[in-house]
Amino acid sequence: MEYKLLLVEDDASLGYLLSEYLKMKKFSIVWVKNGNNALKILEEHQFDLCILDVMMPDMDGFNLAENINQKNSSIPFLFLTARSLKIDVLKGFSLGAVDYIRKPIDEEELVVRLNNLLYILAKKNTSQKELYKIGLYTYNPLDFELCFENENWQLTSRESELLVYLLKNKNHICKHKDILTTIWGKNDYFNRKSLNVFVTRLRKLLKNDPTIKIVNIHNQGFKLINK
Amino acid sequence: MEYKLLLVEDDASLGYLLSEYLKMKKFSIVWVKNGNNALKILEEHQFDLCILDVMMPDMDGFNLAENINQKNSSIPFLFLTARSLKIDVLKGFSLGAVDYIRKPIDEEELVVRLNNLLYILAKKNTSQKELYKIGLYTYNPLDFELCFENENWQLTSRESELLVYLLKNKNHICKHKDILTTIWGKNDYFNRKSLNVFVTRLRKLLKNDPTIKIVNIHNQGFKLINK
DNA sequence: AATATCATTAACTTTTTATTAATCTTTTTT
DNA sequence: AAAAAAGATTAATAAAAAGTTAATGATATT
Repeated sequence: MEYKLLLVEDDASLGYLLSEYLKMKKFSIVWVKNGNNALKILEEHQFDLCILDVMMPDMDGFNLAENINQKNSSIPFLFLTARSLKIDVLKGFSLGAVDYIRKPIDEEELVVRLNNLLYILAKKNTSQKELYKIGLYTYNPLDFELCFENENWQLTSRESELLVYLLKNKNHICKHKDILTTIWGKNDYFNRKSLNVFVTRLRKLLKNDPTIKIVNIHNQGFKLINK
Repeated sequence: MEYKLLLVEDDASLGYLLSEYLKMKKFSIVWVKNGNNALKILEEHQFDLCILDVMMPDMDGFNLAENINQKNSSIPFLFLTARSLKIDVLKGFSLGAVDYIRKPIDEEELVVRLNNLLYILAKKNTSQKELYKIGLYTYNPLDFELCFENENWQLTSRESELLVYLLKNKNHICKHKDILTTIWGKNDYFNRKSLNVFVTRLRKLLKNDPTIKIVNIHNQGFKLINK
């Protein structure tokens, strides 16, 4: 998914550099050069985050933030500015900024911080669910729940660990040694026997979809196949 | 509401200063001096955020973060460290940190940043004041009243807390640890026994509708099922 | 002070589950 | 092709976890 950003920056060269760099990093970005244009475009378009410069002629960044708040818009914004005094930082946050980033900042670090903030902000709204799909089955590793059409099995923790390991390496070989050391903690004769028992169980659970197979590669390990 | 923080900082004087200052600022704070103690206390108590130093003997902050992630815990953490190199910042975020704060930092700014992050992270825990519906039952969390057709039971506060917790996570696993740390405040042997007693009671209360089940997931927790 | 309420602790039973064992099948090596 | 090794399957076992009912002790109410 592509995040949509609004960059408000009066400085032409910095604005250009930043917007080009962020485009390169797969953000969708609109760059405007003053507060009024920002307010106008916020009326018309939806953004995930606004990046506000503080020092701008006419309407400065703090002022713009106040205007955004008054419009009762829920768009998150942050300040990206050379104004690095503590009093400015405090003012920025008190206006409801989600971050206050001091210039100059390494572009790579900026991208990481932006992605992090956007991730945090998104998580707040949608309770993320991690689901694996395998053939006609789905597996929910948080609830240990394996589903096939209307049926529903509650797996145990070991079953779950092994299934997740195989799913993560779908269509690739999982060596005995690697499975045993990561899940069982120890690669020995008895744990290997145990692994066999669990493989049998998973095969039984997955047998409703004949396109799914857990195959053994002699002396190497197992492979969960579903192409 | 008071936020609960876990501070992991090996430096005695800095740890003391920070924890005292944050207490003064109305945070509830637990300070531990190494990663192992942090992991131990995270098993038993619930926190809103962890503040991790990076440079610590034995287990460093990055290492600790990896351990937290492996425990599949959803506790947010940030790094507060003198390690200010870009590579460290990127590593910090890649481990899932919600922020990376460089020392030294003005305490006032730190508090503002903490409050901001906690605000962003706070799930809209819209404390439901309406009725919960579960199968043929309704539950009114304000006056602790559980209804089934004409019948009516008055729950106790613990019963209510547990039922509400399960209802909020209907059809999803509620881990022992999470139930105990949020409702009982501590995850230990005796409280776990207590939890069992209350689960039995709720099952008895809900038995009139056979489509409702509180199932145990061995070694994981409980799940209130009603699909 | 006596009573009532309720969470916790205790004592005991039942269930769950990873492992080990036993037995059979397949694959590889000689 | 026979022997050996590896894997598959089903069943048995033992330890840990969960369930249940009752007793206890703390707190609030009358």
